[in-house]
Amino acid sequence: MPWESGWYRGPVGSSQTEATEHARLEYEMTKSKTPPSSVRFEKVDQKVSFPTLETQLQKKWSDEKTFQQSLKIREGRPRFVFYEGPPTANGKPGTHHILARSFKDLFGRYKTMKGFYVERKAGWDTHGLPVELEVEKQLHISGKFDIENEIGVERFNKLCRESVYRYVDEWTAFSRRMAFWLDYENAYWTLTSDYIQSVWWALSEMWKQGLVYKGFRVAPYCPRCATPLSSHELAMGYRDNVPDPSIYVRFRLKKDPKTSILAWTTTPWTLPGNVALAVDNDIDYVKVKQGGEFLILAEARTGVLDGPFELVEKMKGRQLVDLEYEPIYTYSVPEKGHAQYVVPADFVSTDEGSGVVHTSALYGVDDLKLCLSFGIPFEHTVDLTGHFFPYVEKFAGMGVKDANPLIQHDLKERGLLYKSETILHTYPECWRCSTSLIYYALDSWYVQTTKHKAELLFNNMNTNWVPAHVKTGRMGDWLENNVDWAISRSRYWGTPLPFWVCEQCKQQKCVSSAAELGLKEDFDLHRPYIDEVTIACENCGGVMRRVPEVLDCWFDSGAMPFAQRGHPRHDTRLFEETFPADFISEALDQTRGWFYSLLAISTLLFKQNAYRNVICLGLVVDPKGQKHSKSRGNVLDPNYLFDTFGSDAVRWYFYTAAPVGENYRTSADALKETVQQFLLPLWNCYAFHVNYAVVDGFDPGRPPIHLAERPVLDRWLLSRLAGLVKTVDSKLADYDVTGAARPIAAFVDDLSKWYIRRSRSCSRRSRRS
RNA sequence: GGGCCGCUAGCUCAACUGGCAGAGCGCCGUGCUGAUAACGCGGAGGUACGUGGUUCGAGUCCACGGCGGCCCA
Repeated sequence: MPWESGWYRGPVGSSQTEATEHARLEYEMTKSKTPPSSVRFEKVDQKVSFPTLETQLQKKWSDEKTFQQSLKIREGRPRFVFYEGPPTANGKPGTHHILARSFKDLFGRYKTMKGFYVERKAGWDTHGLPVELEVEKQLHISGKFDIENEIGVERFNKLCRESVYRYVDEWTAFSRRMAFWLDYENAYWTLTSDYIQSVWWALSEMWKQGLVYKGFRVAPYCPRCATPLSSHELAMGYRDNVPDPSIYVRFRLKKDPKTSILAWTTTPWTLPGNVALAVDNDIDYVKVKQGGEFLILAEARTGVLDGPFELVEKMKGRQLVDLEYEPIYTYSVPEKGHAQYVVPADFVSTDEGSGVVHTSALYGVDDLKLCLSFGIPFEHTVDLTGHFFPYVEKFAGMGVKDANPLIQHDLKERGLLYKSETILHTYPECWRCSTSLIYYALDSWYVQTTKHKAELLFNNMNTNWVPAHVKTGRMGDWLENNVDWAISRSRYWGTPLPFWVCEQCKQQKCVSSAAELGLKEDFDLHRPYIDEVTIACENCGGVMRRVPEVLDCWFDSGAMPFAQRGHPRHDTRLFEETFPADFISEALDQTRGWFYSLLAISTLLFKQNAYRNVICLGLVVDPKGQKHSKSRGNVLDPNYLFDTFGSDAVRWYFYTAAPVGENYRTSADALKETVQQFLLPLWNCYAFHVNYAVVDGFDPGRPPIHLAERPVLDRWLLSRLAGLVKTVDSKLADYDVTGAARPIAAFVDDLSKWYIRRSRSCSRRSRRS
């Protein structure tokens, strides 16, 4: 039978086919079903503590290996493939982590009940900056210098590894307490050699396709720590009212030295790196006469001019494009290539400055993008410690901030400085050392995802998003604006980039396994050990050394469909059986994270998305709609909720409280209501039932009483139940959790307030008679 | 600055394709106590964020604006 041998690959969104498949399965299951052994009911106390009940039940699950058994008896059945998005093994789990894990668990159990074999492999994201920062904090150190010189990379990475193991233990306990059935014994860890080599393989496949290249990436950079900052770190250190120079500089036209374009900057130190001036095509510009000179600037910005002026000419920005000007410095342009002329850009505004933006390719995100798009050549004028290179003769060796006044002085002497002021603005500083950050282009390795943008969009369109608007909205929009993936990080604790470069001939090579390097299987592939491994250049026989960077850990987690199997070195069959996933679920902040990295890697390597159905959840927020944060003091401790209300209450709350995709305004009161309105009535229905089941010696294995012989109240309830089962099943098949859960709550209400209430008197009567 | 989502009773949320604005909690009154952290009955509580438009008819569709959240720049 086809559904026994293969693994199920239904067309996406075709619930009809899936339903047929379900029907077949149910039939199969029924055939093998043995009559239930006689169940003995035991009286339960109406006074119940759900937390206590849960921990007892969880012990039973653990003793009887219930989860493992549920898998074992379905071995060989069609798979329903679930991928666990690995939580970063760093920091304690919070209430918001219960949300996605509740949804993941729900579908694992549902599909298992439908007869599928639902393997649920746990996973841990173990690399990355958060882990490093945690260790830095532990050691009371900060930044590259400390790591490399005080602690040493070897010891530092060892501590990162230990930190990760500690947190994983905590996460496992948490997940078990919330009753998330997951295979913790066979979890995948992104730090193992098998995993790393799978990731290397993925990179080498992209390398073969010519998609990996080295370029520049402009990032906020601390010249003292010699390290770029992530956006997360950036947010930690903005300071208000930072004074900075605000200067207007004359750029004299080549064809007419009496006429200057007036450009504005707040970073004079970037002027030696000037390669272009940017204007907006559609903004109005004017040429004005002032004294003996002519100046060009935006019409809306003539207010910045000192003293009276005479309007000479009006023009659009596009008329200025291509005008060449006399370089104010000549250090930044290589001999070949065309630079130092006016280009159009879409980021120019007339809110401040002169409406003309001085552009230095390597010290601004927009600048670099602009120069690359026009093919303008450039060269660094500032080194990694924030000092000018020797060939920037006038300012050689000077720190950039110290050079600011000297550059202004130099321009003034040469008659190029039109005006100089000081402004106060909000400016980022290093959260470690309070040094003012600079924007600086660093070497960075990229994967050219833009080459496959159309396929990314196509594969996304063929994915079932819940809620549906995410597909074309948040995710589709993000993909439309796709830029190449900057995959390298100048850090320590991560998958080392498997790129080796020849010292002599600069030949590059991407390695795809440890064996290729002549390393044994037990070799630790992390830094610093891997940094020592050199290979002979096939081109010139020289020595090839690894590039120093590690990999963006989003790449790690995005590689999990095959890396969790050690593909292609191990278990290629298992990988093929479990790709792509039928279902994944995370919160909506993963659009740029895991949802994207899975899609991008799978599209590049396998021409399809790694998941067919995805539930994209909202965030857990406080009753005011504010995100939980330590500083606000509105964090809900998950253990408090578990101990007070139980994990069922929390999970049920998430299934019913808000439509999928919306935020959850969560509070202890809301959970109390869940217990009172749903769990307690349900429990008491059960207690009521057991009460009489014991007295009557009720045996569910006994043939049921025929429907026609039942009282009308029974028939009503059974009808309600049949309708409920149908609704819940079809809603869950559509991944509509709220639509499935709310009718259950309504049913329990009917069961308790109508059926049992009306039946009480009957039960009592029948006992008496 | 851009994208997406949301805004309905004090709170949390409903209302199939446009067709008489609802539930639970809370509040007030009242009844019951072999119904549980109860339950029954009655009640108060609404400028549907604002403005304009489409329509016989708009909470629902369109435009502009406001507020909140997330993401990007």
